[in-house]
Amino acid sequence: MAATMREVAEAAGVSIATVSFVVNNSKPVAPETRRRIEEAMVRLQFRRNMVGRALASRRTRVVALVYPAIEHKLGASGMEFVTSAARTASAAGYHLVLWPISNDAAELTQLVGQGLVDGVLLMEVQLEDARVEVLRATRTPFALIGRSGDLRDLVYVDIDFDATMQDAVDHLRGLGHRSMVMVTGSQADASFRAYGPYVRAEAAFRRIAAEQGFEPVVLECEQTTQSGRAAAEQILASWPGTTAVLVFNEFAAPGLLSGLLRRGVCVPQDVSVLSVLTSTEMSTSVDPPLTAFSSPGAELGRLGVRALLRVLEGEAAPPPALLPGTLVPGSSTGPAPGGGSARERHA
Amino acid sequence: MAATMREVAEAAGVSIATVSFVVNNSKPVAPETRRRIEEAMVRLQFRRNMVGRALASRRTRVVALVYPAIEHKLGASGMEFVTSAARTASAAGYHLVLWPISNDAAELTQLVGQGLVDGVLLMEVQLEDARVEVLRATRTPFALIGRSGDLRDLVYVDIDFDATMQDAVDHLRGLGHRSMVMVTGSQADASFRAYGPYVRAEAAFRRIAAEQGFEPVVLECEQTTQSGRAAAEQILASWPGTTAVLVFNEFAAPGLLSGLLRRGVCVPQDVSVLSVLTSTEMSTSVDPPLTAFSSPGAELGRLGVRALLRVLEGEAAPPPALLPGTLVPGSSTGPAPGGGSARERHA
DNA sequence: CTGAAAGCGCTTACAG
DNA sequence: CTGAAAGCGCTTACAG
Repeated sequence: MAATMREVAEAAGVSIATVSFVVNNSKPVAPETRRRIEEAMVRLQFRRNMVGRALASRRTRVVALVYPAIEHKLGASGMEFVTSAARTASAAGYHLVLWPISNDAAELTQLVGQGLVDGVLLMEVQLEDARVEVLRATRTPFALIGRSGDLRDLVYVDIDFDATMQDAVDHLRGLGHRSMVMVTGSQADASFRAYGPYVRAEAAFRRIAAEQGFEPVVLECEQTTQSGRAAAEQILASWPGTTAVLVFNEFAAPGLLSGLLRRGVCVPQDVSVLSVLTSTEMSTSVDPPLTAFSSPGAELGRLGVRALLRVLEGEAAPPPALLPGTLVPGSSTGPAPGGGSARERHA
Repeated sequence: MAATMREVAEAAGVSIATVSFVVNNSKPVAPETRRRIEEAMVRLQFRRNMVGRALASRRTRVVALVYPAIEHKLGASGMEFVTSAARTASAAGYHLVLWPISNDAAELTQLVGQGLVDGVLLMEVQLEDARVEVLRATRTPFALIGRSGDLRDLVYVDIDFDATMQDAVDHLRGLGHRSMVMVTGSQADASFRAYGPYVRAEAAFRRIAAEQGFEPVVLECEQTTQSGRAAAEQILASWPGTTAVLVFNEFAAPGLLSGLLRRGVCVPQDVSVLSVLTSTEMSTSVDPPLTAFSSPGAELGRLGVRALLRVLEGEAAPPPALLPGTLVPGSSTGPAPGGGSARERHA
């Protein structure tokens, strides 16, 4: 169906090298010659074959998105992330393949060995990650979404947990809440042990609490509605004076909210709930809609691919990008009860 | 790094053809020769290069998943679907690339012209779909997730809307509800006009209503919480006797529920809400958790890829598969008010 | 500015 | 059972 370069060359009465030069615009070609070639390309419906090009140039222009197959919930914004990554690749003339694989090194080794991809975008990085070692050992160019423990020579983009947590705490402090409880994800699960986001968000919270002089209470909880509800119970039982809860656990947040409401606690009149790094779908599906800092999913996908492509093109590795979440107003946060707001801020 | 076939051949003292025969197990090879070759492959860490293979065999073993970039919400189960598709492809030795593209023909034409993929899995098919025409014209093997209007010679898998709606209605009838209101997605949006799922689900509902002798009330509503809430208002205002609502609109369902609750309507005591083709994340995030028929996302991805691969392998096109949703019990449905349940069923 | 030629890493008739 | 050779569709020094 589609014509080859050879056919175009014959039709235009030139060598295939010259056709290649105009297709890639890689060498000067006489105007008249170029015209003949372009005419032939259009007439014969020439489309450059990526496989031939890949073999000859040793660059496939395909990159892989590697993530854990047992998707512990990429969150509701998973598709948004992935789509944004694919479109960014596409705009640069690349393709994105999906490699949802186990966390161990064997499968990744096998896949990169096939020579299909020029580079890898690695997600859900653990602090010690066998996959990073595979990529290093095989000299596969790669970039990370997230960060491992050892950042030497790593190209990555990640969420700015410090900034996001700071913004979140500030939001609640601004409403007059003097202290707050943080609900985070469970690290009991082996695959979440030392899961970067939880570790970093909690560390940020503790640091900020120390700076602002309140006692940091941190509650771990699984990523389910049920666990969120249990967390609500525990907060009411163990820290009855709580006026604000900061949740970094998208799938527990709805349960936390309904757990409070079921106990007759009014949100936000009695207790404010602020959800951090949550999809808009989740925030708006509950009642009252959650005030939240939305996850910069699409932006991470875009920047992650961009960073990887820059490595592939041999340009200077881009500096690590850290993106904060963006406040999406809802109805689950409000002034601290007791009119403490104004007093607190001027104290 | 990775050895080539030529290097293996030299190390084993054979021709590269023979190496190819053992790698592909495509021709008989003497045991002793095979042993030498296998030893050399292991020693030199041979990994067959997919690009060379693709060029020579004219099969890339890459397939594309094509879906609308303006993702009108593949739903919360989007990642699950996509991951399942990628893993199914992987298990068969294929790779899955993501092509989130506009709905028009130009971009798809350009992409298939690159010769990167052996076939295409097409999603969100419209009743008249320019993309199907592109695939036909370019003789690109393809399979559909969903169905276009004209099914001649089409390989597809889809949700079984008839069976799912029947199950849903039966569930509510079994609880004593004599009639019900259906809330569906908005078809006002141009890109959703004649959107297969809405058309088919509504048709099934009307047919069943006629069979069972109740008046089918159908309400269109946008895919947002807000619209769901408005739908609740409208139901209470226009059809105050309603005891059961059947929602086929994942992102409106939470709003419908909270809209009822806000009006003091108890769910399920006063009104039952049954959500059809919804992700579990959504169903469980609201309070009360929704009784729902879950979307067979992962299964669709698996069967869709399988169907496409069968076409690629030149096997008989598999018969169209239609999958129903599965009932996931929640707390949003219950007996019809007025103790009608038992009476109704024996009447 | 253009072309002849080698080569990217494989597969596959064809011959023996 | 094995090998020599052509070829898949391109790119890229090299020469002129």
